[in-house]
Order: sequence, then C-alpha cells, then structure tokens
Amino acid sequence: MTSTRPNKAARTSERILDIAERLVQSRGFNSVSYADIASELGITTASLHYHFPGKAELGQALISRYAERFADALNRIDDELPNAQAKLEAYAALYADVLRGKRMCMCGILAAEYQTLPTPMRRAVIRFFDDNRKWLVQVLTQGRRDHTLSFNGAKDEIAQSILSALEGAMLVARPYGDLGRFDATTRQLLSGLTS
Amino acid sequence: MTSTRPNKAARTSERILDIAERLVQSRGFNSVSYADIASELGITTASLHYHFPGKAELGQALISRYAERFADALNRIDDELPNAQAKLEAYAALYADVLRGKRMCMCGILAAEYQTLPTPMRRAVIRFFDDNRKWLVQVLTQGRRDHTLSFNGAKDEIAQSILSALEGAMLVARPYGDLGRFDATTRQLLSGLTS
DNA sequence: GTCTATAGGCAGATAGAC
DNA sequence: GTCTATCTGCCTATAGAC
Repeated sequence: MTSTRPNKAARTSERILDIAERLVQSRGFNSVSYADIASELGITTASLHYHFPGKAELGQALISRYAERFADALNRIDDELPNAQAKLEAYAALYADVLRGKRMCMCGILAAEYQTLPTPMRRAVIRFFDDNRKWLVQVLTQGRRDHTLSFNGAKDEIAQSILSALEGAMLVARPYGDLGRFDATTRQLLSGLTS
Repeated sequence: MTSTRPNKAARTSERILDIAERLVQSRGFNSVSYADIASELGITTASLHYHFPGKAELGQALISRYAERFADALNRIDDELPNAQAKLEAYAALYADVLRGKRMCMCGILAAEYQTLPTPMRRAVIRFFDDNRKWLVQVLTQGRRDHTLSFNGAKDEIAQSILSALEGAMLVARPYGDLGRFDATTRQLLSGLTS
C-alpha cells in the first residue's frame, strides 16, 4: 500500500530546501555553502550531496519549488479575489510578506547574481519573471474590463514596470529594515493604476 | 616641486578600482576575488594587498569613488539642464548607461549582498541611496515650482519610488540583456510624473 | 541515508627578499 | 611597489564503511 506520508528522503530534502531557501533569500546563492545548510540541519555535507548531487542541482530545485509555490499563491488570488485591483494589492502583499521575513524575492536576489549562475538556474529565473509578467498582463486585462484599473500604454510594459518596481522596492528597502519604505512604493504604484 | 601627475601608486590604485568596479557591477562583490583583479591587471594578489590591505577596504574605496562620480554627474545635470523634467530624464539616462555596459548599479548589486557586507560598506550603500533620494526630492520640489512635474503624495516617498523603480528595472532587465525592457519602465515612470 | 575521511582547489592574507 | 613562497581556512565534491 502507498502511504500518503512522504518517505524519509523526501522529508529531509524538503528540510534542506527550507533552510537553503531562507539562507539564499537573505544572503544570496553564492554566499550560502553546503556547510551552512548541513550544520543547521545537523547532518554532514556528504549527506547533502546524497539529496542534491551538486550546488547547481540544489539551486534548480530551490527555484522550482519557489516558483511553484508562487504560482499557487497567484492561483489562490485569482480564486478568492473578485476584481483586478484587489488582485494587484494582494500581489504586492505577497512581496511585502517576503520582505517582512527580512528576505528578498528569491529570483530578485538571483537576478543580481545572474552572471555567476549555471545556465539551468538562469533559465529558471527568466521563467519566473516571464510567468509573473503573464499573470500581471491578465490582471491588467481584467482591470480594464471591470474598471478597477486604468492605464495608458502596452499591458506588457506596464506588467514589466510593476514587477520591476516591486523587486526594486524590496532591494532598496531591505537594507533599511523598513517595511514602510516598501509600502510607500507600493501605494505610489497602485495609485498610478487606479487614478 | 609638486607634480600634478599622480604617482605610480595612485595610478595603479585607480586601475585596480577600474577593474574591480567593472567586475563587481557585473558579478557582485562576493563573486570577485583578488585573483580575478590581479590577473587582469597583470600583477600578483600580494601586490593588491599593498594598495588595499583587505577586501573590506577595497570595497569601501569602490563605493566611495562610485558615489563621488555619481554625485558629480548629478551636479552636472543640475548645472546643464534647466527644468526638473529634463533632470529626471537625465537621471534615468545615467542608469540606462550603466545597464548598456551590462552592469548593475554598484549599490544596487551591493544591496542584494547587503547581509554579507562588512559594516562600513553597508553604511556606504545606505549613504548612496540617501544622497540619491535627497537629490530627487530637490528635483521634485523644483518640478512643482517650474510646473514640469506633477504628483500627489510626500516628495520623500515619490523619491523612494523613483529610486526603487530604476534599481528594480535594472535588476530585472539585465538578465534579458534587453535595454528596451528598461526603457519601458522608465517611460512608464516618467509619464506618471508628467501627466 | 548518513557517516568518516579525504581530496583538490581557491579564498584572503602575510613575511620577507628585491 | 612588486615579487615568491607560504599559510590557514573554507569550498565543493567523492569514496567507501555502516
């Protein structure tokens, strides 16, 4: 019989990803070592290599899971919120939550390290941004239809602006440890789309 | 007699900073080694330590020079351009030039690595952002006076938004190697302040 | 799955000759 | 100022026992 409880390896892999995710989002991929993760989990680095053969594979797994969860969050927003403006506010709140945990968006911090990343990780970062833009374009489309958003210009470019603005707001606000600084940018952004 | 020609050490220090600056802006501070810089300059890492005793000191010197040059550029903008809108466009063009060289803003990339930086470098990054915001607030003040910019909300918050938006636009556009993606965000940003 | 032991490389840094 | 030589430490990674 097949248990719904994940086996030991699966559970350990998840714990590795949990720790690695937090470390990467706060320090960056290149500044996190196998030793950092292993010591926090209470195992050796050799054991880490059993679950993820190399750092490149660990990195890919990190982005995959992060992107998957982010996509789930976007789907929940679509399911639970009626109008486009509310969706956009919820979208910004996702970023605020990450910043509240003193983290950067994983793909934002990886974008800063882009030139040093292995190719599969690069592609995954790009895909994350692409997916975000696609979702935003849909929200913008809905916003015109339900009259909760108004804007001039190509939806694709607006979507790019929203994504950039939020990533940049996290990047600049985090050194200050000041969530208010992030919120100010969010308000400014949203007010430009609802006027 | 005192020559205006810098001595050999000064010239070498500048060349070190030139190389380090380019490398840091493209790869990040933690991914640049003394060996990278030394080999490109054709000297040994031991010689590097003569000019900059440690990586922390090199990092501080990098930000200092970068911030100084940036401040000079802002002063030139103030001197040469009449109205606030033109100044803001020139400001955005500064960022576009950096991105054209396939680099990030130095302090933007350091902001991503913030948690791993020595304290003096952290302070210097903060100072850079603070100075930028101050300058932007002045431009916004002038913009209200000369009627080339219009906006609602606290000038400090708008300044924060502008800075964040440009840093974010660089961060997200660079992996795509697509300057148009950056320009789209800039246009969007400026159109929100001139309408 | 996790361990010990270890390899091989690269990091930043220093001593001391020239 | 720049070099050679060297140090210590950390990094990713692997072999093989349990």
